[in-house]
Amino acid sequence: MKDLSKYGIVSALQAIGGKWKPHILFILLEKGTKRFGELSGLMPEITQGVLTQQLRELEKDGLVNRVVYQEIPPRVEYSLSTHGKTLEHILSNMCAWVYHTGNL
Amino acid sequence: MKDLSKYGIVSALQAIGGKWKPHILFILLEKGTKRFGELSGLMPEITQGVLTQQLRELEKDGLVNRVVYQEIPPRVEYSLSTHGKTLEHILSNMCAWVYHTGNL
DNA sequence: CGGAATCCGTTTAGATACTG
DNA sequence: CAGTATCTAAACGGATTCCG
Repeated sequence: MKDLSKYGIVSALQAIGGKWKPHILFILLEKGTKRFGELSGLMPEITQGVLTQQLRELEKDGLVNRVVYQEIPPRVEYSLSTHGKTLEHILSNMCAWVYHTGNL
Repeated sequence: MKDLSKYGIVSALQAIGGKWKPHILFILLEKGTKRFGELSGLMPEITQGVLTQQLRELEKDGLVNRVVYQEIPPRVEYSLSTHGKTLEHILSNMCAWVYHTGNL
């Protein structure tokens, strides 16, 4: 546990710390590639506008891949990038922690 | 990895997910009990107002203990609660992840 | 003096409606 | 279907003020 902690954890949170980002990442980790509508259905609490925005930020940070198929109807698929997959431990730990605490 | 993940991670984020909360928790974990001024000095990026607010929320969620000494000058000490200490793995993993990615 | 409350501007998130 | 547009509400940031 080094003293990069000071800024390390800050910058980690900038990538992960959007209000819904861990949830999005967790779903992509658990269930693999998903299209926009599926994600939206799996997280009905998030409005489309916010979902779009959070996905774009995750894409910008290199954690998710976004693939657009130029079809009618349109199709856009999201998946974890290699980099995003390195978050697996963190995400499952967070999940385990909640389970342990019992606050649902 | 169970399907409580759906809401589990959401509620975890409500407790941990304030913009500065992981940073605060990490410092308290690493360095033990700290008074307000020390925390403020260790995190100069956070304004006092926001720091106060985040600490109060952490207290409300049972993750930190807040002890007020009725003295002149006043003294307020913060420390991780037992519950807060269960976050250790998550926090150090987050730190390790940033180190691994190299994005500072 | 340390810790925090207040006022106010900016940034981020939520709700709803609408379009290529 | 997968967004954008718009508007409102909540969270954050900066400075100042307050109180024991």
